[in-house]
Amino acid sequence: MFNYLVNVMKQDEKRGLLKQKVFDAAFQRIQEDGLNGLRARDIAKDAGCSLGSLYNAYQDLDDLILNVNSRVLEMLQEHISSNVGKEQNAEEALVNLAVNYMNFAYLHYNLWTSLFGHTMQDNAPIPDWYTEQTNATFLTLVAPLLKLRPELDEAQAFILVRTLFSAVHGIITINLQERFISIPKDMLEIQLVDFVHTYAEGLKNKA
Amino acid sequence: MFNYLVNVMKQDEKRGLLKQKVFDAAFQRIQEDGLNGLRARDIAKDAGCSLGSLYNAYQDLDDLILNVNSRVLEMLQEHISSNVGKEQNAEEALVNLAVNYMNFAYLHYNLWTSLFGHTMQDNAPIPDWYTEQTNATFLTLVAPLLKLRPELDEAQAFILVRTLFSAVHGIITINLQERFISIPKDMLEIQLVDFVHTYAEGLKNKA
DNA sequence: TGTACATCAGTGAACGCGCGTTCACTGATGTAC
DNA sequence: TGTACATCAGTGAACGCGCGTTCACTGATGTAC
Repeated sequence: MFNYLVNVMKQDEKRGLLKQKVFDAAFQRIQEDGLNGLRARDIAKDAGCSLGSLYNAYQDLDDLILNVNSRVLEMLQEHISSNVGKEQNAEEALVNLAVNYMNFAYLHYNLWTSLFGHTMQDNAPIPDWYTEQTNATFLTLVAPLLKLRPELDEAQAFILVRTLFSAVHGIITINLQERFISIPKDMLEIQLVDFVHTYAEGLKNKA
Repeated sequence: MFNYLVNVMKQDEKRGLLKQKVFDAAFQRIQEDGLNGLRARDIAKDAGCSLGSLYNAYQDLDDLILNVNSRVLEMLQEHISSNVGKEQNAEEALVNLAVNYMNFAYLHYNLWTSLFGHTMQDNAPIPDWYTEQTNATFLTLVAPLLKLRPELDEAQAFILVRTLFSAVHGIITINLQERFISIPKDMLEIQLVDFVHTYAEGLKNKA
């Protein structure tokens, strides 16, 4: 009985180890080649296991990708809130968040686009745990805006933040996509800082 | 000799007719199923010709898609400038452009995303004529901004418009993608109008 | 300790499907005389 | 007008490739006695 338990532990550990190796391989592939460059066979090769084992560790590629994206969301959340303190001036906080967001996009371009470029196959629904995590990440941004416009309730602030960060996201995406004319990073940063300041000023004047 | 010429005309006409039918079929498919739902076999079927004929009319699918997108760009340009007169107040003009843009996105969602979702296969370069057309379309937007900030030169205005419309685009895209929480169209319009006003006010104060 | 047996992670060849593109062939149309 | 011939748009079966997922099998590991 005791032996039995030890054995179970070992099996679980092994399973966990495999999951980890597969995860790491997928993460790195996405980081280097982008979501579109992700192939089950490559992951298996990098993880040093067989193609079949991949499906022991994860249900399918969607499952694996969601797990990677979940990690990326964590990284993003950590990255954007660094050097944004609670004691900070609200407008400066919003500017910093935007600039941090931009830096993350430049630093981890493929990981970042993976967040926005992944769609479930066969129109399968996105699992709740993932949606909840994205919403939670997003809520990080609401606090500074509430400070800027204290008279708003949380729902109103939520919508306003949504607008502001959709805008910031758009500015960065369009530039990085290089579909239209793109400008260098330092110029984009100036534009972005300017943009958030301008908008925040406008918000304050309306308050 | 005369007969020969007549004959050539007829052949050209036929060729033109085929091109037109293929184009229409592709356009409609993209409109209904989106770019991702586009299949060479479906286009041929809808156009009432064989699969091979499709490749008589267009070099490949990329060529065909670019032609459809080119038409969509024309539609977009026409749509966003409707009810935007030269005599108009500059701020109102920017607001109208943004709202028109939003309406186009809602009205022709699949066509609209086709503009942003298409990538050439094998990393082939986008042909110059297409890039030039997108730039030309974009230049439509610069005039109102120059009116708002007459002291800017065209290059500066260009960059500012780029920022503003990337922002507008982002706000609309994120909402339509339904990846995060989305709001209904009328609410989005309010947000958008508010957004452009707020930003334009900020710009004027800086001038 | 030893033996027969059970379990189950691990394997990779094969399945199944999708789909853009090609190419050898056909037949309608026009040409030459 | 008639006949032999040339042209070329049109055809669709077949090619070729990619790739996610499965599944019958293997072999290592653990269990029972």
